[in-house]
Amino acid sequence: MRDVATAAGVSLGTVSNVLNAPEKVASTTVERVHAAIDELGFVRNDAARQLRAGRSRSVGLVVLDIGNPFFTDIAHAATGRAREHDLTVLLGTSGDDPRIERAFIDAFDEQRVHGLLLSPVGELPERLHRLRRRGTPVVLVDRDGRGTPFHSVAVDDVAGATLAVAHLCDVGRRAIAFVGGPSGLRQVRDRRQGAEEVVGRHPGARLEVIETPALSVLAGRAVGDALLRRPPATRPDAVFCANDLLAIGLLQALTMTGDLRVPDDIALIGYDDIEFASSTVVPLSSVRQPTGAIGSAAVDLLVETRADVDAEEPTHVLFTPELVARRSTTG
Amino acid sequence: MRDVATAAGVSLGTVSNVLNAPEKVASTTVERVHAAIDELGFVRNDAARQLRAGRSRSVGLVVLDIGNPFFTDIAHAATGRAREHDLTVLLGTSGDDPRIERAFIDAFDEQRVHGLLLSPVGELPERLHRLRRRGTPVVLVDRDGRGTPFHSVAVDDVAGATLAVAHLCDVGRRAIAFVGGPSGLRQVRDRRQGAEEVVGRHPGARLEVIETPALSVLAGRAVGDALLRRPPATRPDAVFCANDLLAIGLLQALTMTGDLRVPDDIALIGYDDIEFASSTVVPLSSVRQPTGAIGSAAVDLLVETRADVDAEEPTHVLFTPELVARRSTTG
DNA sequence: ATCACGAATTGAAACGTTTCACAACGCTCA
DNA sequence: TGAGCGTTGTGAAACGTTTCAATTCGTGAT
Repeated sequence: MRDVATAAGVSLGTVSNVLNAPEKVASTTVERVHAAIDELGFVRNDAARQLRAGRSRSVGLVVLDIGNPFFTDIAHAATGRAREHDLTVLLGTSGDDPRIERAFIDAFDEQRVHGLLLSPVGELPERLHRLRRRGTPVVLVDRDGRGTPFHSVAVDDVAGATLAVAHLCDVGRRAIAFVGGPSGLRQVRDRRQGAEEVVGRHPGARLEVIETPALSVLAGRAVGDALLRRPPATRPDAVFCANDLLAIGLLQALTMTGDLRVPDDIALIGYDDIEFASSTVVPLSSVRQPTGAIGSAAVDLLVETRADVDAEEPTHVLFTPELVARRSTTG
Repeated sequence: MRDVATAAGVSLGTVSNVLNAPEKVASTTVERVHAAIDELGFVRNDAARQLRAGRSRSVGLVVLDIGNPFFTDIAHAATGRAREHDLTVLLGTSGDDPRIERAFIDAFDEQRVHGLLLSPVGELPERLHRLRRRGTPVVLVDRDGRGTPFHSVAVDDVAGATLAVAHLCDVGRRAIAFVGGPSGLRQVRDRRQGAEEVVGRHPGARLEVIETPALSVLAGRAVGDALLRRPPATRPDAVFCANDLLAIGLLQALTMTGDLRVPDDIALIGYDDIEFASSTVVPLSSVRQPTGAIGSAAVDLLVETRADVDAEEPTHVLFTPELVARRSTTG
């Protein structure tokens, strides 16, 4: 910057003003400085800016698995919203490993990030509290933060399941099966709970729970094969799967033989509305999570958090998912 | 850091030494300083370190689309390899937009990144040369860099297609169809070229080219439907799809009616080996790109680039993909 | 008792910005 | 003529590290 100042025949402070508050500088000077910048190929040093500013213009985002479209979409939306605030999103994947999660938190702390968005692996690590105490806003993503001092943005899985099963009832089904597992996963438990609530409210409706070892296509196919072997009278007339992969596997098993038609004999609905859901042989109904809204809301929460740090009660945003009805339930 | 020094009763320089070269400091002192650090909750300021060091410990990675598993895998591998060098990967998605690409390059430049990994949208922007001239190593990813002053890591799509079609010939097929498009895409052209080369070498083999408007499941299904309507004698006995999505659509169309069996009547092979390829009704043969190796190699190239900057001839790494034979070709 | 030496520690400069109190200048107005 | 004002521009301090030459100290050799 000093070189630019010399080349333009002005002082260092003026160059800084041209960069940060050009309206305070005479237009002829501005031009001269810009000319010098171009000629010298000057590029600001962000480290020095940050050092001076005390915090960076970046926000850290640590997700469980960047390969998961759910998080990819959140990251994408967060990046866009951050850009509106002239912030950059730094992305980290913990891959379900608490040590990697901690390493990222530490790294972001050292970088004095503007704020931290975290989809936590398990227990909230102590360093998170330290961050907050030092004035860095923290927002939990995809985790209900009630009971913690942190803001949070999450999705109501119980409500999502309610939507799905109510839809099955609406199209006249009563013998409903819930397929999902392992039940150690919160998502699986919540979605099952939502299903149970709806069935409880519908006189004549019954819920059968089929637990799977994983949320995968293959697990779904196994369930489908099992259903095919059962006497027709004992089969459900609708299946709600805890995610789309299961539903796809089920659909494969059912359509492969052609003995059972979807949705005529069995209606099928999944969860997550992955991209592939609309491209299956029978387009799959599903429940879509508002990933974009989650990412944007998280960034907003972060930006709105003023220096009031402790004064402030944390805000908890809980989104409700959206039903996407396709042929697998509506015919 | 000054506070830590005071608390531990040592000088500022000693604290720095404890952090960066503990072997040069008496062990009792080291302990005392660490105690002070813990007590005060001291966290290094990365901006100051970078300012002093002149460059950051981050490398920038700009990909076309982080939602694409190909790039997700590359990013993942690059992150891991970078960690071995005590570097952090900053991820950006250009989304095929040259302006966003430029914005990321500028941002990374301001951050004085250690190096830049770029999967370029189109023409290489001028700022890329500026970066290199100032000593920041640049590595092109998924783009052959011959003819440019930049290192590059890419995959040989022609060779991949060769593998696929040679495999089809090996299992006895001769009437082969290539399905892919639009042919404006380099990948599509290269894969078609590879197919043509193999067929040209195989006496008796013939290649039919079926152009599609997109590389999607739906486009594949349309091709499948068209094949079903053709008189059996005129149908190919093997299809090589330019990517897995096309192959999945084709498979859906063929298996839905049950008139044509895969692989008995038509063998089918895709490209990319996406996760879903192994979970289709008939597991899909495919060509796997060594995404992990690409990410690692790119980081290695970056790290190995010494200050020799201009002296150095750029290195070009070209990986050969790998055949993944599943039931859709082998029965 | 002196010296040389290595190990441990110190102190200050430097990195490249931003910020802010202040100076310089040209006006207008009394 | 000079006071007062607004507009431009200046210069130095400060941000928190790392680095390196210089200093101190204890030890063994002479």
